[in-house]
Amino acid sequence: MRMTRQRKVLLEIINQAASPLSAEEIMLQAHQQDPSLALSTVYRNLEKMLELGLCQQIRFQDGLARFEQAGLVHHHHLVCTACGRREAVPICPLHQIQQQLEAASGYKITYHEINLYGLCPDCLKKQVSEQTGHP
Amino acid sequence: MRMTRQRKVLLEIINQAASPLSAEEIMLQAHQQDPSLALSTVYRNLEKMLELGLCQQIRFQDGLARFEQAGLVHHHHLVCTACGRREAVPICPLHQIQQQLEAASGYKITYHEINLYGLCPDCLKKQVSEQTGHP
DNA sequence: TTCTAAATGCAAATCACTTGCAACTAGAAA
DNA sequence: TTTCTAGTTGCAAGTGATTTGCATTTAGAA
Repeated sequence: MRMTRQRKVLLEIINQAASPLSAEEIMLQAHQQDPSLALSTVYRNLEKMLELGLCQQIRFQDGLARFEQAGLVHHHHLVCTACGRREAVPICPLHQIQQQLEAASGYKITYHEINLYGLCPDCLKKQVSEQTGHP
Repeated sequence: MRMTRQRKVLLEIINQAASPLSAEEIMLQAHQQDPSLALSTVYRNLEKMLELGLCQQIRFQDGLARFEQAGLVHHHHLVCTACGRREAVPICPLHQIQQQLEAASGYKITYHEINLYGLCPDCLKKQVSEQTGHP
């Protein structure tokens, strides 16, 4: 893979990100360093990085493709349904039962994803104060 | 909800389906009974049915919205990455640790999804026979 | 430095999904 | 039963995300 100016920017953004980013979010961040970087370049590079195992794709309920750095510790995602905040959950309850699932289904399972949805601590607080009237 | 001819057809398809169907798959099946049923009608009704809790939406890696009957036992999905076959998995390892996750994250978790990907028994067999040359 | 395959930016295309609108219809009211 | 009307439909056009074609640029091997 030729290390172009654009690729350096994109790789850095993905590797620094605290949570999965959409192609557009990545482009917006990239524009701070290189305003001419095209959205199609973002998509083409994300595709290549997926092939090379440099990043991973995730989809939450909204159906948007989001991308995060590969090579992180195995984890899953927690999404706040009120503010959209997304964070990693390092706990995985599947490893222990994967063999059991394979035996029961006859599948050879190669990977899995778990997405959890709910209210983050902040939105939870807001919701409570709205109900009681005590901020 | 007015029980139109189209709605009867759509509800029947979703309630009979063995696995989650995309809007287009639903329309194709519906056309066997009513070839004039429009795709926009499918989408509009799926949306209404989601609101009323008559069906559920799921997204796998391809990002397509798929729909299945609501009111089924809590379950997750297993997708064959070779042939696309999708099936329900009635096992859920999350219930036991949901409280633990809530305590660790501070979130109030309302919903979750687990998707497992791998090779189904048939595709597993095919893959083996391709490698050995013995069908 | 030269050369070329790979990569880029731009514009147009595609795909899943949504929306505007005029015509139709379920089902409540007369 | 007929009338009426808000809810629903089909069609066509519109979105928004993602992909593709193409002429131009460029990384990095020779």
